[in-house]
Amino acid sequence: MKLGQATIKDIARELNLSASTISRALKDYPGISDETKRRVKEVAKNMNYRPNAIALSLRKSRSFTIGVIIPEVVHFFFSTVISGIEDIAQSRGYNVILSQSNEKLDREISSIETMLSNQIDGVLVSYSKETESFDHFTRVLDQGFPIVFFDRAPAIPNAINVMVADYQGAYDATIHLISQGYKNIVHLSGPKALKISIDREQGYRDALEKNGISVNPANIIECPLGTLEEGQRLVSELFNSLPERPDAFFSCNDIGAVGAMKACRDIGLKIPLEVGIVGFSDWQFCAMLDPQLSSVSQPGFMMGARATEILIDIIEKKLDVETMERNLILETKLMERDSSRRF
Amino acid sequence: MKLGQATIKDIARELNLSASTISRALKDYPGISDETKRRVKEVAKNMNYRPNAIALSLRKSRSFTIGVIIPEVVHFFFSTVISGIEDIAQSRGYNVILSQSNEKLDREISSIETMLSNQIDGVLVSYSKETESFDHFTRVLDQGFPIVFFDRAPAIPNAINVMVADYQGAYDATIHLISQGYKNIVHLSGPKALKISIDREQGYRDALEKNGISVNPANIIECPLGTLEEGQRLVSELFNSLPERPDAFFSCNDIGAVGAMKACRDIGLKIPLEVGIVGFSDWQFCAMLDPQLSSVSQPGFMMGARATEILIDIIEKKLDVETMERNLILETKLMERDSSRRF
DNA sequence: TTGTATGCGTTATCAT
DNA sequence: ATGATAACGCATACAA
Repeated sequence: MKLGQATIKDIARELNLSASTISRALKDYPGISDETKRRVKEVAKNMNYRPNAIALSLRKSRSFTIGVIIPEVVHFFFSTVISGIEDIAQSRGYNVILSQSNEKLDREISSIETMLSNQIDGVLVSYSKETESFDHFTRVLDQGFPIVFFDRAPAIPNAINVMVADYQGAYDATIHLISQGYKNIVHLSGPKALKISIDREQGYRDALEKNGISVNPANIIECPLGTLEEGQRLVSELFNSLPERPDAFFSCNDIGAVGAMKACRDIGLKIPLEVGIVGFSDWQFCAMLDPQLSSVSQPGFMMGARATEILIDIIEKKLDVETMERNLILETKLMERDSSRRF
Repeated sequence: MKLGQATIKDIARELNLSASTISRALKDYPGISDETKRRVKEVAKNMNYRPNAIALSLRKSRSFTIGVIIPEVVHFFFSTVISGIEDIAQSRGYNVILSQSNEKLDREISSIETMLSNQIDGVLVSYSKETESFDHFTRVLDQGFPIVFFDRAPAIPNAINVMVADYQGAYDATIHLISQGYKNIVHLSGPKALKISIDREQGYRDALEKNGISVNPANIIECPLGTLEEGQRLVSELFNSLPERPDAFFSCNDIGAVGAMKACRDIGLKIPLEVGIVGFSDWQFCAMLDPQLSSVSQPGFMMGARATEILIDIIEKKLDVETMERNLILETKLMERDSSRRF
């Protein structure tokens, strides 16, 4: 019993053949006698031979591994995306190497460095909230290294992005609130550093204006943290400060919506009768709340899957980076539930 | 501008030195003149040199990569574990390669095969619900390959497991319900194939018996799916069929607890006044529900972190597999919230 | 202080 | 039909 894995050489020694013959026999190359193939495969099996992917990578300068850099794993939406990534990668014979930035720029940078060191074939990135300069990405992009961004699209010309229709989703949500007769709709917005926050806010604005409602700046509340407590606190403060009491909230995320829900309940407002609430992302728990929370559903799995398909197609040159469509926008779907349905 | 990455040879050529000198200079070996070191590092930087981790792996037969095989990524508890894994791995200089089995045995088997091919240094496993034979694990364990199991501990002698105190958590939850004066406590149990289900059920049983309450087999309802709908349906049926109406539910997972909550509400029962409910896992949404759901909190991040530390310690021979403690059990914590607090 | 040779596991190329 | 050799990028034992 030798320690470590059996190699081609071990098989060669066992059968008094050369390593090249073993290699060829194992891959059913023509010009190897059937008898030899049979014997080689038999011995390989007995020795529990397993090809060394590292050696292969070195030789081919290809690792069949893609990297994923993501802000957080413990996040319903992102974990869904990862699932989609992993699914496609696995079915196309690629490994997935995962790194979370925890929303930190320096971890993002060191992650991409390690991954490049590890000769990954391409990388999927959703950058951190701290990231404002994209040099660490352009540098590697300029070397012709494949990167596909998802969810958060950077300000890089020619970057390849897979996003959800944040604008449209926010627009739909706001229109829905208007159509339910809510008059004074507040938007809980996200960190301004993220394009998704800006797009969602714009969808909200346009929906109001399209309906002849002028946008009141005091009705847009930025929630940089995105926590429940923050949402609850900000909405409570709003109730005390705003002259005209809001009768609806469109939050850029579900957690904030729950915060708003609690704040409303704290002062005895009935949902959806007196206040309407809509979130964004359609996290699992939306349907568990009472009343069930309306939310804009984002196709996370699909996003991961499509981004991965695109990345691998680029790696395998089935897609031409020069001529391809560089922005893929996936549709959202408004899940109308009890928290915003009066009729 | 050459395509591909600069290598040690490129630097050597540039400086008219040998590759070995470059290698040594970059690693600050003694016996290289400071001047040479300086020049080498300068050129390395200019050429954007990045060591090829694949070549290193091949040479050292070590990849500094650990594999993670997990049933599902889109799962609050598991995603928390992954986060802990990733955190420690990153801080100790290891990559994480991720594969989800989707609770399928064949994917689990093929995942471990690919990972071994990729020369990972060790693997963290939470096996699938389908897995009943553990041959695919014992085979590699017997070769001396490091595996640490987490959450779901297999029936393998000498396996190294990191688990939560399922028995104790369930026991605590049940005692809590009893102490709140609930008399007829039903247990929604999990798939019998998982040890965690059995342990939780046993905790429930023992808590009752310790308090002189005999266990009514009709009060233990198996929920193999673990979905909200399943929980809701089974509890509704229970209300119609059981002679004596249950006044409390201890569910082996939070989703089932929400199902029970809905079923109670459907027939107008007040929580916690008329019915008490406790879940297991303390998912994020527990605190968002109304009433807030009591639940047994599992230290997911800690589990991932500890399992990874143990694995890496084994890999780096800081722990001796022969003599080490093979079972690490992490404590749970009962989060008492409104759904079960009458006093 | 630096260079040469060798090998990690595999395969493509060029023999035989 | 099979074998010998070189190469992928790097580190190290041994030479000089």
